[in-house]
Order: sequence, then structure tokens, then C-alpha cells
Amino acid sequence: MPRKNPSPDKREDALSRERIIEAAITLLDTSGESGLTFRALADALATGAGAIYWHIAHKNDLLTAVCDAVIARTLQAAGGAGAATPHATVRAIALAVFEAIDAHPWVGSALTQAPGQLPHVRLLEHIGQQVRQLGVPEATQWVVACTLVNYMVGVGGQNAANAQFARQEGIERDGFLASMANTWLALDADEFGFTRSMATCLRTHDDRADFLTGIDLILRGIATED
Amino acid sequence: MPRKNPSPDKREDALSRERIIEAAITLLDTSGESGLTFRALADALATGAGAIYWHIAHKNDLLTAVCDAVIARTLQAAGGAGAATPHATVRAIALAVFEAIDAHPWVGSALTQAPGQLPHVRLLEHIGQQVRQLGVPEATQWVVACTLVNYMVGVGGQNAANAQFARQEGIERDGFLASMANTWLALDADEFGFTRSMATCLRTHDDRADFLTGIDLILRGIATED
DNA sequence: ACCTGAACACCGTTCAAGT
DNA sequence: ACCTGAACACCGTTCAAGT
Repeated sequence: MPRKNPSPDKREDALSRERIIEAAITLLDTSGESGLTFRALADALATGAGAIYWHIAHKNDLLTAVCDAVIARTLQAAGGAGAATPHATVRAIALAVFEAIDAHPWVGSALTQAPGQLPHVRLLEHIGQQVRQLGVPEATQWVVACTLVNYMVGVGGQNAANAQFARQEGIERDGFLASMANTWLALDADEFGFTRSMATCLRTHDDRADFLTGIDLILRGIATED
Repeated sequence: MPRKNPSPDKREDALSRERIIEAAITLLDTSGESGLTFRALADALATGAGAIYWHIAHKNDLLTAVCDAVIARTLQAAGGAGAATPHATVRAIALAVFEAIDAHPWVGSALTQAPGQLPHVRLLEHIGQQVRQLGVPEATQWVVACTLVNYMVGVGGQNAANAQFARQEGIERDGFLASMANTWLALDADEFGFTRSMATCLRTHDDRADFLTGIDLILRGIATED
């Protein structure tokens, strides 16, 4: 009777792309972006470092695959909801992606570094279908869908960077924002008047709400188009 | 009479933060993101690798500083224009940043990896001032300015990633897009209907124009707000 | 105060050799 | 066909030692 514990003791199944991707996900979630190493991954899989190269071309390939696995699941889960209007569906998709990046910050940076690859294509497809539903004329569907996707990925990347910075600094989000707000307040009053006046907003803002407001802004811009 | 050639022969001035930053910029422009190495940088400055650490805390510090130098110059040059309307000024700033990233792709990824740092603050300030001019109510200035900045940085990061990918693949932009378009056309017809129909757009689109259309969408969303 | 350069503790990737 | 693990060619960073 084979043991069911897949811990780093000994391998029971053969290696496979899927097994590697799953191990990479848990490794990334556990030790962060810098924790994903071919050596550490090989350890977790109870194999040699070079073995991975039989299934994965190079580290970027792995990163994209791992990102795609999360995005695919996220979109699948979000698609099931079936919101009332295209507008609401776009919002639901955007929020789901935001939550996924919040839970796995490394997805944000992977997404930023692999434009046009499969994870991106999935986003474009899901968003694009709703853009069609919105009645956007065919000639502008491309640019509208791209704007939404670019915005989503852009914010996601920023949040990922924030999370990674806070992690390696060992700081909580609140402390991180508070110290940044202080830095802003110490800026030159003439040159950085606007930024200084936004220091409180920085400290008290809600990432999620702001992100969705941005989505709404773009959607409203679309609706006004003629 | 001292020689005026600052080539990698021998150093004449003392090292300084500015000299290091300038050398890093030319190195990045010449050899790309992966070309910026403390060893290569030390060579270019005719010094030892460790000397740089007297002036720069760590590589991320250098990257942010180098990014900020470009952004500061870009915004200064763009600010001089003095466009007629706030809308036009936002467009001008956005375009200037786009061009800067196009000329120095590494600025795009540096920008993505340093949220809240000085380069970001500069963008926020310049955009925010125009958001005020647009008459956006105080309560929503924060989220509006952030949306614009996030979008700009997001698109910039994507373009940087594209440029870097094309560089290391040794491919031109056109060939890169053409092969990606073919990949899209080979996707499953049911699952990726929208994406397939956009393959031609991918191949023929204009990055700059699409980017500005996105800015316009957001600005129009703001105008419609009430 | 500032610089030098060897040394340390890592990386991704390759590849002969095994099964 | 698939795996092993040592070896290669790098990294960022540190630090005793120099000036």
C-alpha cells in the first residue's frame, strides 16, 4: 500500500510537467518569488536539478506555465458566476484576477513579464467577449479590450511589487504605507504639492475599491463613446 | 591638459552617484537589462566591483535611481510644452513617458518594480496637477490620478517586456507580432473565438495610438462622472 | 573617506553518465 | 525515455586591506 504523503521524502510517481508546476506553486506561495530555484524545486520533488529540464525548457517557461495555471483556474471560477450585465461580468473578472494576485503576488509579476503569452490570451479572451456583449463596435473592440487588460495587469504588477517589497522588508502593509506616507509628507512643498496632499489617501485607501473604480472609469469612457 | 575622453581607459574624476548612474544608463541602453552587472559597471567606470557599494546601497537602489533620472528628464521636457487644456497636457505627459520607455525599455520594468518610489511620485505629481485642473472633486482626485498612473506604468511595463523578449530572441517587432498572431490563429476556435478574431489587429496595431486611446477612455470616464 | 579585488554564497543551465 | 548530480559560467554582496 503506497504512502499518500507527497512530502519531500521520496518520489512515488514519475516526474511530469503538472507535478513540477504544482510544486512550483507551493514553493512560490511558501517562500516567495526569490524562493523558486531549480535546486529548491528539485529538493521538493526529490530529484536532481537537471531532471526538471526534461519537462521544462527554462525558468521563464516555468514561470509562465505556473502563472497560467493560476489564471486559468481563476477565470474558470469567475466565469461560473454568470453576472447579470456585461459590465458586472467585467467587474467580476477583474476582481477575481485582483484577488488571485493578492493571494499569489508572484502571479502579478509573472503576468507583467509574459505579454502575449497564454495567461494574457486568457484574460483578453474573457474580457473581449464581454466587450462584444457591451456592443462596442468591431473597429474598437481591440483597443478597448487591450486597455482593460493592460490596466488589470498593470495594477496587478504594482500590487505584486508592493507585496514583495513588504515581504522582504518584513513589514506589514499598514506600516509600509504609513512610512511611505511620511516620505511623501517630507517632500518639497512647491514641487510636490499634489503628492503631499494625497499622503492621507495613500495611508487610508482601499486597493480593491480603487482598482474597481479604475475599471468603472474605463467602462464609462466606453459607454460615452460615439 | 586632461583628456576629455571618459571611455573605459582610466578614471579621471572621483566616483560619484551621478557618474555611476550615467554609466549604468549607457550600459543598459547598450546591453539591455541583463547587461547591467556590478562587474560590467565597474569595468566601464574603471574601478572595482565593490567600489560602487560606497555610493549605492544595492542593485535595486541603482535601478530605481537610474529610472528616476530618465523619468525626471522626461517630465521636465514634457512640462515645458505647456499644452492648451489639462486633457491635452495629460496626453502629452503620457506620450512622453511612452516614448521614454520605447527608447529605454528597461525604464518600463524598473518602473513596475518600484511602486511608490520617486519615479512614481513624479508621475503622480504631474498627472495629479492636471487632474486638479480638470476640476475633478477632491474626494476622487486620488483614485483618478492613480488610475491614470497605473495604466501608464502598466502599458509601459508590457512594452518593456515585449522589447526585451524581442531583443533576446533577436527578432524584429514585426516578426515578433506576426509569429504571435499565428499562434493566436492556431488556438481552439470555440474557446478562443475573440482572440482569434483579433489576430489581424495584433499584427497591424499601433502601440502608441492604442496607448493614447486608453488614456482618452479614462479621461472620458472622468468627464462623465457626476 | 574612498577605493581595490579576492572571496563567499549563491544562481540557471548543461551534459556525460547512468537506468 | 527519463533521471542524476557534478561542473560551468556566471551573479550580488561583503570585507580585509590598502591609499
